[in-house]
Amino acid sequence: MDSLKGIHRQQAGFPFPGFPQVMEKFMLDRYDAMELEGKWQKIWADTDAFRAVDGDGKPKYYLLEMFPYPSGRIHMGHVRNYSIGDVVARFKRLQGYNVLHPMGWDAFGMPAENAAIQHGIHPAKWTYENIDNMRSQLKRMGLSYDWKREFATCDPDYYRWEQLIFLRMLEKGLAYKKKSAVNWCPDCRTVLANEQVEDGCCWRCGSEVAPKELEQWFFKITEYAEELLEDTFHLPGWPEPVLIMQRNWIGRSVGCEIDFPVADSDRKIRVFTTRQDTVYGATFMSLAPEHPMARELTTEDRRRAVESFIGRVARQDRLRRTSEDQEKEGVFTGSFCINPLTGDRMPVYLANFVLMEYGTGAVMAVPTHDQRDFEFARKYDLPMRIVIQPDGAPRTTESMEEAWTGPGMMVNSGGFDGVSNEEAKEQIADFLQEKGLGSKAINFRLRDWGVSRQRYWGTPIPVVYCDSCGMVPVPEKDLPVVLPTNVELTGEGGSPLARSDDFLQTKCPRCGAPVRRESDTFDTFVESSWYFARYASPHEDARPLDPEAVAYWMPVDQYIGGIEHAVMHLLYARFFTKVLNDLGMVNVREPFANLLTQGMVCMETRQCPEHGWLFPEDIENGRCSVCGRDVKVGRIEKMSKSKKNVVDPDHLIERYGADTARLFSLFAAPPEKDLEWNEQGVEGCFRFLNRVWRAVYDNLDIVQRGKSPELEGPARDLRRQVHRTIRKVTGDIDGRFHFNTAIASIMELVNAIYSFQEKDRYPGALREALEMVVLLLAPFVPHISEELWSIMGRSGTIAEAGWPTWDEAALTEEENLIVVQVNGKVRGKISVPADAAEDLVRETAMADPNVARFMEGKTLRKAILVPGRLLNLVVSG
RNA sequence: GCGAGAGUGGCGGAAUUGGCAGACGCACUGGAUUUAGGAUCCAGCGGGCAACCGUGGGGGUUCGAGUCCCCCCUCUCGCACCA
Repeated sequence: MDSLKGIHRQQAGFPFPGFPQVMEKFMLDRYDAMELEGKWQKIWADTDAFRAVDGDGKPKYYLLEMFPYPSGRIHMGHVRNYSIGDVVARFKRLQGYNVLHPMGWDAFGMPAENAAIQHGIHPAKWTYENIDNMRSQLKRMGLSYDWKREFATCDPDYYRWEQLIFLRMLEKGLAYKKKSAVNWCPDCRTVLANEQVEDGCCWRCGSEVAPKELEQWFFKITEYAEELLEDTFHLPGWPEPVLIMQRNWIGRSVGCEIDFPVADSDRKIRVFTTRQDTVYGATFMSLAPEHPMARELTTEDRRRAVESFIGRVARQDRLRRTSEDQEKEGVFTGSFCINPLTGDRMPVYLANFVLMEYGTGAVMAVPTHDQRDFEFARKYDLPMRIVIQPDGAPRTTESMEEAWTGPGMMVNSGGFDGVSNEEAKEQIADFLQEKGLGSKAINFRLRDWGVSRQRYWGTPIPVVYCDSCGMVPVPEKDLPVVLPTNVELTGEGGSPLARSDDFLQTKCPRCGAPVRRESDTFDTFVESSWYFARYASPHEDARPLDPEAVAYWMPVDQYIGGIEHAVMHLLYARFFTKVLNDLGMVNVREPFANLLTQGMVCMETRQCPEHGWLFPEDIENGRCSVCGRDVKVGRIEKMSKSKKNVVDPDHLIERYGADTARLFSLFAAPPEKDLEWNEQGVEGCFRFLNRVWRAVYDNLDIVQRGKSPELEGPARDLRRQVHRTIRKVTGDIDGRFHFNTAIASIMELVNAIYSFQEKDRYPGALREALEMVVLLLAPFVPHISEELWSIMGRSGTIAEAGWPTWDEAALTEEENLIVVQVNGKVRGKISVPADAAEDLVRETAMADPNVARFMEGKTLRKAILVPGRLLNLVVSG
């Protein structure tokens, strides 16, 4: 039987699907990934194997991967993301958790609209077809989702509840309208997203983009700024870099607001500063060109210069104005204000680098201690006054070549001279407050979240505008405000909804008069800010969320996705969770207990001198398949269609099967690092699965003979490695996510099985080893594992077997291998009984001939023993 | 410029607490089997003839450093006039 199997294998085991198989009748034991993967996927679907049931007595575990945008096809980034998630989901399930592992679609957004404009397909049709296609791709990967909870954010059943949440936010004052600038293409007469602006010009028609002020909707995320910041210090399960990025984004700074009286007037200019220690050095004032007092303070003789400056800055788009080393420019208004501490007159300038959105839009300029102010003062020949002197070389305004922004002693600062500037910060803040000249203040870099989009394919904002009642929210009973389907999409002439009379015209819910609907839709980040909670009760049809289900499942225990969402998505989701908590809809204030940010999938780029970037399949033996020229290999970069360094998951799965695709994306790198795709590495993983397959098949009859593992001699050694591997794999998966080392240790165990010499004598040990290999592999490569498990004659599924535990007793060793060092260099290795006393270890070590050679003629000074591992003999002389 | 992360064989990577550097895989080399090998199995595989030398470079702490401390270099990512 055994030898016959061997023959079959040689003739039929040629492991390249697609190559002709000569001897079909002997194919029984071949690893046919396609066939067995289809078989098990059907079994899982038929038995509803991954259904999550609320509150079934087991501890809950909510595992979520960031849901995809339905672009049409999955890419390797998805394969990686969902393979990682599926390992954890399956592992936790085997460990006995009640696992929620859902999937859905982030289905609103511009690509659907672009497809409509370019190909005349309706965004809904395009989106739902893409979803169908991607769903079947994901199913072919064997991912353990509860598909019964699937939804798309463009389903009216989803966005109606988003509209309701919006109404509640409106009531609480968390949603409001204000004027704000958008990118406007005057030729297309439409609003452009930041990514549609290329070099300050419209991506479609190339005309210059100008900012345009529109009334827009905002969410008051700034009201939660303090808590969003504070809670970053209470998220131990998040990667530190992500938390730091969020903190920087929120950008809390502590300082003062100070009023500067305008000379010969009763007006005041309020500034925000974090450097109140430098007030005595403030010699002029800089206002943002948009500052409300800018024109008011302009004297008649300065009017023309000021107007032309304001006009020039206004024409610069935001991207350009807030980028690079933009030349610092300004204009004098003709007015002066008074430094409240020195009483000096300070000229008031407008400056292009002062932003209206930050602080008060006015900056007290201290050229000696702020580099921007320094450059500005030099350019316009403005006065300077040093108020902080560092130790050592005292500076003068004449000799300064740049501002001194470091610490030092206060000078020229009245009563504060002689103290350190750090102390002066406190003292001057208190002083200003006492005198009523200013107050301590905290400022955030974070701005309110602008959610208006002048687009069609998004959630309609449920309000109407009535001539007599003003802005009126759509009543709850009239939700959802459904996107109309009969809308013309041309890409020109503003928002498509704004041109759809059918949609726009309705009656005022308050007075019945004809009114216009809001034509803006939400930023698609709004949908992804609460979808994770919706999965707890995806079919709830009376309210956004079923509080009981949410209380059971939330928070997400483990969230997994790309690092590119470190700030925006994750911050908005945290904000929404706090809002929903305040609205009584969810029970937590933070949505994600643990976060794993996975790296990108990268691949070598290749170029043909004639045909440019080449797909991997356009290359034959290092030459371009079209023209035969040598292919130039470029750097390794993130997979992207534009560089053609992509691998199609479908082809990969067709050729090797889902298990191999999953295994490679888990084995090639730890999840948080970038993964370099490499075809030969994939082959290696495929080879390994074949090796596992044969290890089971070639030993089937022995396995069936084995009962419980034998405990002596080689059996004991094999068993020790089996249980070590169980411990290693468990520890590597659980919390550590080091799937690559977990898989490596299983490979080692398989190698040990191959070199195990006494299979016939110890069938029980062999059987245990093979069974454990299969069980430990189950979260990574579920199809082949289920198949082998059933072949080995075990009753029940792997799910019923559960995750294995290791036997401490099996791990113990009678003998320890001790590394012997002399003066820190390895000179020998000895084997001693596990319970050997230090004296015995030392004697044994010094008896080792090589160790003795290095100790000859020397005096032993010290011996350091690390029990069970190492002995270092320190000698001298 | 600021903030974060990373530099280990030909390559991807391992070393969880300061204790045998290079696990595992790829590539490569040799052998076995074979009509054949792009399959499979076995063996080898950091450098050096050696003593020894080796974790980006230079110092330091320690019995012992890839790991801790200081300085420097390179790369990647994020933010970028934030007062």
